Amino acid sequence: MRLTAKSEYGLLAMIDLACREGAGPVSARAISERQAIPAKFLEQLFVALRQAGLVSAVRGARGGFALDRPAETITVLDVVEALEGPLRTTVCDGERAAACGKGKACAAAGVWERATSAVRTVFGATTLAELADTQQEFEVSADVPTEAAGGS
Amino acid sequence: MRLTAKSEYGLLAMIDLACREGAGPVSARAISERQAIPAKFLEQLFVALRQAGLVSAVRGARGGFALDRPAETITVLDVVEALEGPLRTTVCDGERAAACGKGKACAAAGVWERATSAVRTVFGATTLAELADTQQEFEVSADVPTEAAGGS
DNA sequence: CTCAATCCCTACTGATTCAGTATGGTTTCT
DNA sequence: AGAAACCATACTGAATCAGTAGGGATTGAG
Ligand code: FES
Ligand code: FES
Repeated sequence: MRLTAKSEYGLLAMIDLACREGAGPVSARAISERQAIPAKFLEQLFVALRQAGLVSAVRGARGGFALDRPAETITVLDVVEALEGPLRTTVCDGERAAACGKGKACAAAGVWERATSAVRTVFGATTLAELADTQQEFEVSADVPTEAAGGS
Repeated sequence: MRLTAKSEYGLLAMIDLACREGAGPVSARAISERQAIPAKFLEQLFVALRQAGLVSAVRGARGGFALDRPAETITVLDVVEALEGPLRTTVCDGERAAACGKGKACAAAGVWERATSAVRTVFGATTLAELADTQQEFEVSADVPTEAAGGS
């Protein structure tokens, strides 16, 4: 259960896409500039997101990415697991659990599992549609329409 | 919000102590052997646990550690934060949040905060007393009294 | 057709963190 | 005196992370 910059950048990119649902494909370069994400790093994230079936890509000039499903049906959990792999407990798990000799008889393991499960619930209950809404409200109330209106 | 071996080992050690509450001090060596934790690594953890006020130490021969408060009043959150530092969000936080230019107007940040908060709730609601209970039930039902009875 | 834009994919690297070890010191019981 | 135990810091090999590099494949525009 470890969150890295992949999740941060990846979720920002997906929110950006959700804010433009319906319009044509959005290029990685555009997102990279709006969200201040290193361009080549973002490209790698999109490879994973596409392989997970969350976005579809249009290649060639004027190409880009778009959500492959309605934003209401994509959760943060989908995005995070596409980028970081299955959300699993990092302690009392796997080989170490076999090595400690306790097997299933470990009170600590239950705590870690409940914590992971709680995170999974939060992530699974939050959709891109909600986040896009929240983000756009932020940008309307502020004077800095980074997301909705084209800057220069 | 990252959990490392410190938390795993530290919690195991604290559960071990909670199982022997009331008896005299327990040496780090004994815990290290029962829980299969590298001895010198465990010593470091106890330094942190003592500085956090969770355990008290008795120095010298026949010395050891004991819980400094009743097991009912020590939560997993106390243990984890003593060992890993404050449980904080690892994305959209600190310097990076300042650098991204969004400040408070970031929809993603809310998700990470809710996830961290959920973990904090789970950890804060679980006491060592409960875990010691659970662990001792495990050991009674199984034939392997690692925790309660002294092996040889 | 040619070319630029864009996606696609793998490999590499410097920095950081982790897990564990090493070393030596201090305190206290026997 | 000596052993047992806690105290504290420094060091190291391995793994992971964040980001870069380089090239290849596909497509629209002129
Ligand atoms: S599963 Fe091995 S110590 Fe918890
Ligand atoms: S706070 Fe900066 S991107 Fe979320």
